[in-house]
Amino acid sequence: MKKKKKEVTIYDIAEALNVSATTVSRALNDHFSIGKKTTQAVKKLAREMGYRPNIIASGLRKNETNAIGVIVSWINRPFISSLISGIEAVADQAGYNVIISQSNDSFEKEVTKVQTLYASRVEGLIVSLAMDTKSYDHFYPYQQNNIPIVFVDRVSLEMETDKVIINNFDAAFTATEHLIDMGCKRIAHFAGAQHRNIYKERQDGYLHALRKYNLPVDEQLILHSNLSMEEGWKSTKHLLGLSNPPDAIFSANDSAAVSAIQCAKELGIRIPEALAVVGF
Amino acid sequence: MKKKKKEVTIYDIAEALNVSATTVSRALNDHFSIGKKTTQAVKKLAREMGYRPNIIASGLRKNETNAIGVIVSWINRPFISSLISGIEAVADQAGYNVIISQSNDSFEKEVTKVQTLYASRVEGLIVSLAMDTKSYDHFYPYQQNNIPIVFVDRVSLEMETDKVIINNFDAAFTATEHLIDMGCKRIAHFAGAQHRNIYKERQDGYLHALRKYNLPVDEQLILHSNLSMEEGWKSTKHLLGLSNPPDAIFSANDSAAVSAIQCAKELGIRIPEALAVVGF
DNA sequence: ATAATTTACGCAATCGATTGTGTATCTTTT
DNA sequence: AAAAGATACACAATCGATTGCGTAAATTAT
Repeated sequence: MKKKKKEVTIYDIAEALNVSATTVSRALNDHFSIGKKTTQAVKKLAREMGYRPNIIASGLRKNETNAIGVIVSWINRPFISSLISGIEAVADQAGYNVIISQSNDSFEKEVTKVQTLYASRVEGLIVSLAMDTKSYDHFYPYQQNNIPIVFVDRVSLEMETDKVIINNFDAAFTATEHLIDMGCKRIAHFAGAQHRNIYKERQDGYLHALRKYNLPVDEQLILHSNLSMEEGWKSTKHLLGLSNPPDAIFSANDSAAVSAIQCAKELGIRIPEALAVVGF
Repeated sequence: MKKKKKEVTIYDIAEALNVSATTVSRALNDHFSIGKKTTQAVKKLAREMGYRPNIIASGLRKNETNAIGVIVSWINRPFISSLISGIEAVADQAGYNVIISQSNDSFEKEVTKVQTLYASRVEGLIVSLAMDTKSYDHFYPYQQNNIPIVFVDRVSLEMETDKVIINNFDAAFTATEHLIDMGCKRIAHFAGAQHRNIYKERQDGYLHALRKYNLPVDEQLILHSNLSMEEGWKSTKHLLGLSNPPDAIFSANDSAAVSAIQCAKELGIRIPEALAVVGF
């Protein structure tokens, strides 16, 4: 019966080599005060004995975890997974582990995850906020402890932290402008929650394009929702049922745009001839 | 100037309450031997002082990390990201953190990542092997230490571990059968590395379907590659240039299938009339 | 050859929480 | 009321590595 074979520690190595644990520790870390041959011997034996440093003990002493936390709404979204992919690559190079967690776009879950990662003592946090997050108290402990937070994409404009964002305004403006160039006159907009910066900026870009080209802004054509597939479908159906339906839709995200296309096709509307659709 | 404000420890709480650290520790963990009121007092003060348990210290003593590692080729792939999403959800519920890392489909990177996670003392490992992994020595330390490994999707048939796989054979058979039902007679196959179980099984399913319906197996139509977009494109071009081109392609993955469609379209081939394409 | 350095290591405390063992105070039993 | 059992808590060792400080031995300088 194999019991838990004790793991090799620096003490085991020290004993076998008749030196102190201090020496072993220093040798393994290439400390200058340890002789060349001693260092060699220690490393060699360590390898032979299958030693693996206990980073828990080390972490306790040095007070570090080498871990950073990432909180996103959903991992399985093209944009997000690419983001995480990039984060992992960079973090790995810097010697950090990446702990991921998802908020499922729920504020409550976000709070819990933020706390969990705090308890896990991550040394940094990367966050894309949940759709309905409006309060930021859960980040307070991080600030108190000087743990850096970086917001990505869906950021908090109120908090003073680093942020990674794209120019939503310009991009939305360009997209809308494109539709106008194509000859569209009545362009609808699937808008998201306006307290979330990216959706506000996208709507602003949309509005700015309409104004620049002297197109009337029809409130009827601006539909606010959570931009889910379902909502996109319903919104599309609603728009196409109007007496004066739009000839284009600029959606603040892709999901809603996709379902708009599906819905339109089902209704026999030709795309993009009768209805042009652009998703952010 | 704000220096690193020392964090609150159980000793601080103990001192403030005139009890021992033992009592504080036990109170926080609802140990039965601690009086009701003492427990209450400890918890209350802990909250007020902004105490957060040092899981590093705890982990050292209890020899646990509450972390599991996940190694995949690329995170930003639909299937993989959904997989990770699921893993995170389950792990979180069980109180585990998920550390992700990607091998970029490189054997060398996989080895490094496996070692890194081992050093990080993950308590379990979930792996989807790199495309060219044929040796499994890097997993040896895990086995020595009884650290469970679970292979997903791209598994090692040689190792005795838990595995999560789908029935590639049946699925491939069904897909091919479908093409046959549609009237296709010359069905090509974009095959992957045959030492990777999933690709072997998919090819076997394909072959089995051909045989069942008495279609000839034309080696010319079975193209082995890494199934990248580029390879898919090249393979398609090659096939369509044959004197006797196929009327369908069953690709062992989606990427190659997508590029096949793009390539065909560019060449003016109608899909699916002239060329039906199915991607796994 | 003796003093002044340098080299190579060891001692012991420390990081914060956990836990086996011991003990004073209380309660219950007879 | 004395013996026996609970109750509530403290002591001190432990987990494994790190590090400031101290020192014997080896080397160089005078």
